[in-house]
Amino acid sequence: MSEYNFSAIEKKWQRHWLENKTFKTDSSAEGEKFYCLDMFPYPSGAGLHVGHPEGYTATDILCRYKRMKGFNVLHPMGWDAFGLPAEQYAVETGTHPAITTKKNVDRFREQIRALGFSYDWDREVNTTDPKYYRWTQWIFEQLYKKGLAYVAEVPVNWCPALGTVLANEEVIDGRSERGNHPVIRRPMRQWMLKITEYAERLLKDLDALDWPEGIKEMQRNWIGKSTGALVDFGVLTGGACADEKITVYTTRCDTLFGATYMVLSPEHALVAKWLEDGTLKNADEVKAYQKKAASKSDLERTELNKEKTGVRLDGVVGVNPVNGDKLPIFISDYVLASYGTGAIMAVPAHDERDFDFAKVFNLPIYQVVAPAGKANSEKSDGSANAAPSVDAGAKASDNSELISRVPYTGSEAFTDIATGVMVNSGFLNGLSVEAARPTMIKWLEEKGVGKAKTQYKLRDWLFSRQRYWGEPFPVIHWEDGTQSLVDENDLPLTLPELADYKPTGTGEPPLAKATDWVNVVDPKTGKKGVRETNTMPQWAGSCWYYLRYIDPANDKCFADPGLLKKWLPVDLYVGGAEHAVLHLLYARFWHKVLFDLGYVPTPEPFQRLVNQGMILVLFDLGYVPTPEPFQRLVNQGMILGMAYKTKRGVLVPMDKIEWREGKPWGAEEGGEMEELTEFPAKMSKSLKNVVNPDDVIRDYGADSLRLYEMFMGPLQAVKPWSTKGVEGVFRFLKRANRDDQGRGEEPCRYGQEGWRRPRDDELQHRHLRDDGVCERGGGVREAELANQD
RNA sequence: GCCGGAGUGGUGGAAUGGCAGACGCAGCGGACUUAAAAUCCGCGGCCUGGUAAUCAGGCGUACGGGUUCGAGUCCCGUCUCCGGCACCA
Repeated sequence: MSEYNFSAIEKKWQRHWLENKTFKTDSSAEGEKFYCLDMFPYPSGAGLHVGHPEGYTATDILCRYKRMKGFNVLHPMGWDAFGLPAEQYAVETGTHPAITTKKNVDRFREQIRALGFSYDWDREVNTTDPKYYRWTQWIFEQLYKKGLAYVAEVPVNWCPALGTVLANEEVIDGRSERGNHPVIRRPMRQWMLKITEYAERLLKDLDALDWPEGIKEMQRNWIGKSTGALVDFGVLTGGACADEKITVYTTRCDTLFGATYMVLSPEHALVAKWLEDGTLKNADEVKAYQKKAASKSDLERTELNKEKTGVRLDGVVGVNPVNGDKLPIFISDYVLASYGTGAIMAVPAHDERDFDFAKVFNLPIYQVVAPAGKANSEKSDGSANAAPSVDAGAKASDNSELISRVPYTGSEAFTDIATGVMVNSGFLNGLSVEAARPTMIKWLEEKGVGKAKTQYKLRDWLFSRQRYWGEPFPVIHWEDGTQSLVDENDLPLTLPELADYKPTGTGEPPLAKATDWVNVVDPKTGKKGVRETNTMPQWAGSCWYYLRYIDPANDKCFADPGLLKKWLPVDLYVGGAEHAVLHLLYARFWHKVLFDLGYVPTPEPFQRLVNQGMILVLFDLGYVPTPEPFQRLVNQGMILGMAYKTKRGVLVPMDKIEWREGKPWGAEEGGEMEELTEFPAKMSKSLKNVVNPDDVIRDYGADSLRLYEMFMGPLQAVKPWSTKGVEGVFRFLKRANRDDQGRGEEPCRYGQEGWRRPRDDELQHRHLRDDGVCERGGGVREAELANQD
């Protein structure tokens, strides 16, 4: 019988590969090295979904191809197994996260093996294994010793529902990325990593990487470099010159002559000082505003975007260093404490935000930049422009006739820096915006009231979590106020067993309950101390796992330097674009630190990166009562799969649909049959419409699944899942298999008895198949094309 | 608003500047079958004319221009969609 018994074929070979370690990588083997990395999965309780095998299949095909071409291929797999879901599950069910994690890992391993990938299973890593996180802790100690890890009392994103703080990157529109819970700002004691110290290199080194332009651009935006100037403004309190000055950061120092007021962030240190020493006459009003701003979540702050709010500081006045103008000072939450100096000069004529604020508070708006060609005609005094020069500017008081305060009458701020020409700005008049900036900076530096300054949006990385299921910090706080690291030889510092790992709700980590573990006594001096009870975030383990694959069993160091030299950098890294700024930026940061310390031979970890897209799916399971989100999906053009609903918008599961003349018919529960409307749906757990690879493998085999995944379209694109498409591929494999089996006859090779010339239709199929093997598989081919020199 | 990517049949998608629509799905016609399923063969951008079928002509890669012997592909402009960022001074 020539039936395509995929199950027997696949099981046979998978067992063979496993038993013979067919895909074991020998680092000393001949051949040019090729390190091909998949983003390792978080082993969730839901098991693998059809999105996982997509990237894995693409890399797997490439790896097999490379092996056949004689490359020595490193192709490993592992588990990113610390993290919130296992712990949430533990809290809900009382099952220890270690047990849940082991169960999930076992299931994931089994599922991935059933797909027949050519991983070297001897290199499997697990971030929750003490033998692994020993080195995560060790790397943290190197960061600490290099001065890149510190504790700070900082306003953090506190999520009451999760009972932990989150990194800025994990908060989206004021809600937690995981679970979509509200997040508020609250000052807390936290571990921070000085990623800002690497901002410039993280930015610059992007240029040489072979990554999708979009990802690189996202990282550039996240790092957010800007060049501008710090400018010192004088301060008058009660009409007298005060000791203080206000330093502002601006990228538009060319518009300094147009400043009409100043704004401090509500958290600015000077505001607190003035409140304390009684300088402010409207202290109650100011305090009330500070309180309001502090209690606002980020979401509320952004929602209030449209309407600017603020309070004038009564009793203090700023002094513009270029023209001596006295400027009112406000506090407003549109100025962020955490960026620049937390203070700005406001030039409402040439900045949209300042313009909006000035309109609300009825402040003057003066023009200092005009569209090209209009610079002369719009001068209010009609006098010709004197030739501007720095010398003239140096005597600002002498050329005051060139500094006129001309009200700006436009309906919105004029911000065109490409064509703008300076007006009403003394020594800058007639210059382009571009030319005015260095001129102004030079003037500021000569006067000692300012200097050029580069700023980054990137903040230090908030590295601690108030949770149980993560790497403990190898740090002890002693009773005398000192702090020390756990000796490297005593690592790993293992997680204590805990009966109760619920969040405390107060922000104190669950580890504080493990009193035996927390309290330590120095055996030499008898000094008492307590262990750090925060744990590391999930990103820690994934920051360096690609290094451990290279030498996974080493217990002397995280990986042998010689082997690192042989295998780094990763030649191809495939994974979801959702990690564009989180994992990929953090991993690059750690890698650069290790590079600086001489532990890794390359400044960048991942030379080539390909992002797989998302897989959309037919809505074919479950019942969701609200159709609105789906309708929006339609409007957004994500029409790639079909789901079915009645006229009232009630969804009808696929198995309840009757097909009448090619049209879908169904009924609401207890309702009448009617023709249904089809519309698309995105695959998600909450919709209960996730396609399970196990089912696909059971019905069609791993080869069908893999071939279909490659056949759906470009790896990078968002694609629809279609079970019909799998069937098409399955038939194709059946035909191919039957051809090889001699179409219902026993396999028979050329020259053997019984051989006959294949009929034309058989040849056609065979050619078709070979053509398919060579030509198709969009993602692989793209990866491969990118790979051919 | 800013940045990045993409628009090709009913549908998922192919095409170093050189026959647009490979291959799959859905569809239609046929073979096999008592029948159905499965399987196999064939057809298939749109319009017009003709037709059992073959065929002939025209229009076609979001829209408007351009470069070229030749454009889905390159250039300029417009629109739409997707993704990311967004009070960052």
